[in-house]
Amino acid sequence: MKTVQEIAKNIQTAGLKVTPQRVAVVQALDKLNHPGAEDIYKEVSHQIPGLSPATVYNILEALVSKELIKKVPTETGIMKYDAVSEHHHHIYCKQSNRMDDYFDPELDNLLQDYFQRKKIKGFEIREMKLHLLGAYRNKKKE
Amino acid sequence: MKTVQEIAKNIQTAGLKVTPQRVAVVQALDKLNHPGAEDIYKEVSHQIPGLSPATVYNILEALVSKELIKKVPTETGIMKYDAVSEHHHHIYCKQSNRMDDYFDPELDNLLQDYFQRKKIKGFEIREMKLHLLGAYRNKKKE
DNA sequence: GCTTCAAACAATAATCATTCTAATTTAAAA
DNA sequence: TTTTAAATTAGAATGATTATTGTTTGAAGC
Repeated sequence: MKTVQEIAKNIQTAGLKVTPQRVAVVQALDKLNHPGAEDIYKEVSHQIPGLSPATVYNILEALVSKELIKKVPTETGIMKYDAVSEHHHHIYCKQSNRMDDYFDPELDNLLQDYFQRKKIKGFEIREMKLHLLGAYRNKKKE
Repeated sequence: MKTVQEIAKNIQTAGLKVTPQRVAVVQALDKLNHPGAEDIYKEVSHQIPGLSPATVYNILEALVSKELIKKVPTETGIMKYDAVSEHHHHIYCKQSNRMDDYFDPELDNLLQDYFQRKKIKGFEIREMKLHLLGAYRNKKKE
């Protein structure tokens, strides 16, 4: 869990002004699991009455463009946001519509090596994202 | 390129009625590269005047539910459709917004083996889709 | 601490892909 | 040919997202 100071620092370092709305949005992102803009709006509205949904979208777009967070397209067409900006993969359960981050350096090496060997003609790979679709065996708590 | 007969057969075998609209939509899917519903509507309207956009959405949904085609969420949030229903991965160029299918049984085996060894606790993998993000080196023609 | 001003925010209208509704038409089984 | 559930159509409705415009504010410089 990031502190307010850390969050403010990150925002500032990215060249953005530190506002209560932005700090609160990052806190919500940190707290919620792959929330949509709507989820974030609901969460942050409590702290910041009078918050505009448009502001949430603006903030998210700003954070994405500065690569502080990631925007993730989903099966439903609604965009979700990911507090983690470092490279990782995703686990996705279609039934529950739940998404989880999946970090795996060993897998990354495997893929790196594989595509070092096996080039794709005319295409330069910049990033490899694996989507693991399936189902949770046991209940998972939020 | 599938024949009308083949397409009709596929539609019928899936338990759907064979209509001119459906055949034309499948033909368009076959011809275009990962089109959106809008693209398909524009293409098919020529052949079938009076076609309704809603019909295109209905047909696509029906084909997806029968697993004759695939629905692919994209970075922009608009859904694209894939004539290929067999398992495969995707190459995606952010600049041109172009998407291509990527078949690689060797990679599939590699991933299968890897996750046979390395289980993810509490999650049962049903499908693994790799997204290769990057850029085309040379112009690619449609 | 005060001024300044570009950046950020709020309110609200607009957009646009997609879904829904209700009436009509049609594929195909009997 | 008749029948009927399924498919199509037109158009309204939805809902996430974006655009617009006026107001407010963070923070840099005095």
